[in-house]
Amino acid sequence: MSRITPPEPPGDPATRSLVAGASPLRIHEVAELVGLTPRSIRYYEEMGLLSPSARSRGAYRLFDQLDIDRLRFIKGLRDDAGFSIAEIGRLLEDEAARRLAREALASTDDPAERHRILSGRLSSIDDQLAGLNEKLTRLQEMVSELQRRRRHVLEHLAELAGDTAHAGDAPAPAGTPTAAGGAVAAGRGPSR
Amino acid sequence: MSRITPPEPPGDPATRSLVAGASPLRIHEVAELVGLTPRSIRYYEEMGLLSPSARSRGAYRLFDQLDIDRLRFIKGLRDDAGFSIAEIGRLLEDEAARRLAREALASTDDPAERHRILSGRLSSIDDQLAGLNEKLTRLQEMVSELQRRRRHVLEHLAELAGDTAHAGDAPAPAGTPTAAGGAVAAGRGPSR
DNA sequence: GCGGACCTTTCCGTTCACGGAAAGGTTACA
DNA sequence: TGTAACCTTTCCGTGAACGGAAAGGTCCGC
Repeated sequence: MSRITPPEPPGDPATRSLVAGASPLRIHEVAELVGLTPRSIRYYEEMGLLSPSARSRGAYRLFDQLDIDRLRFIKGLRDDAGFSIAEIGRLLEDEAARRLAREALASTDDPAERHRILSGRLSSIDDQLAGLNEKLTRLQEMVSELQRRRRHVLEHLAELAGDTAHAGDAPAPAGTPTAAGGAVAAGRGPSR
Repeated sequence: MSRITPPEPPGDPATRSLVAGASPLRIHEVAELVGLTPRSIRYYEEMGLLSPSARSRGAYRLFDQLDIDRLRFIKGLRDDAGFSIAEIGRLLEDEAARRLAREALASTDDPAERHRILSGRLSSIDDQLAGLNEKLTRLQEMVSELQRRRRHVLEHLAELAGDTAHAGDAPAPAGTPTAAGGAVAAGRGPSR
C-alpha cells in the first residue's frame, strides 16, 4: 500500500537531494504529484509540518523525495485518518523526538541511561497507540455493523432469486459492479 | 447524585418518549450526558442532523433516548472517525433512506420491486463501506507500524535487563506505570 | 407569585485550513 | 534580451464549526 513511516525529516542537507539522485521539484510540481495545492503546502510549512525545504538561489522552494514522502504522509493523515493539522504536527514531533532518542541511544553505553531512553520511547509509542486504537475500534465497529447489514441484504436477494423461478432475467443492477470487495477494502473511494 | 428527570410535563407526544419510559431531558442535561455543548447540539439541529426534537409548551427542546443515541453517534463519527458535519449528515440521510427502503420492502410482494429496493440498499451500503474501509486500512497500517516499533523497543529493554547482572536496582522509571495495554487498546485516551 | 436558573432566537466573533489577489522577483527558453 | 510562466511574501476573504453576548421568555421550588 506504500510506506507509513514518516519520511525522515531534515537530515543533513548535503546528503539530502542525493537520495535516488532525483532533481528537486518546485512547489507546483510536487503539489500536482501528491494531490495538494501549493497554498496548502506553504501553509503546512508555516505550521511547522515541513522542515524549511531547500531553496534555490532566488528563494524558490525546492522539494526532494523525502519532502514528497512527508507530504504524502501528511495528506494521508489528513484525509484518511481525519487528523487536524495541529494533531499531525504533534505526531510528527513525537516522531522526531523518537528519532532523536534513537540517536541518543546509539551514543551511550550506560545501562541506566539506555533504560531511561527506551522507557521514554515506549510511553510515547503507547500514548499514540492509545489514541489511534480508540479511533480504530470505533471505525471497526461501524464497518462490522455495515457488513452485517450487507450480508443481511444479500441473504434477502438470494432468497428472492431462489423464490422466483426465472432467476436469470433480473435487470443486473446497473450501478452495482459486483459490489465492493468481499468483506473488507472496497474500491475507489470518493474521498474529498 | 441528584435528580435528573424533571416532573414530566403533560406527556402527550407520540410514541416517542414511551421508549423505556424515560422522561425527556433538556438541552443542558443531554449536552453533559453525551459530552457536547448546547451550542453544538443546536448547531447540529440547524444543519439537519437531528429531527426537530420535541418541544415543551414554552418551546424548550426536549430530548428522548433516541435523540441521545443519535447525538452519541454523531459525536463518535466526529471525534473518532473525523467526519465533517456535512459528511455525517450524508451518512444519516443514507441511513434514513435505507430505513425507508426497509419499510417499502415490507409493503410489496412484487419480486422485481423487491429486487430493485434491495439492490439500492446494497449499493448504498457498499458506498459507505468503501469510504470507511479506506480510513480503516490507513489507521490499521499506522497501528501496525507503531506496534512493530513497540515490540522493537521492548526487545531492547529485555536485552538490557538481561545484560546487566544487577537487574534489580534500576531506578524504576518514575513516569512509566508499566505503560499502556499489552499490544492493542491502551487505557484512558486523552482525546479532546 | 417571585427569583434564579435555564431556555429561546439572533447576531456577531473566532479559529482552522486554506483560497485568491496584489506587487514584485526568478527561471527557462526562444 | 525579452517574456511567459512560474515563484515570493503579504494580506484580506471564506466556509465550517462552533463560542458568546444580548434581549427576552419559561420553569420551578419556595
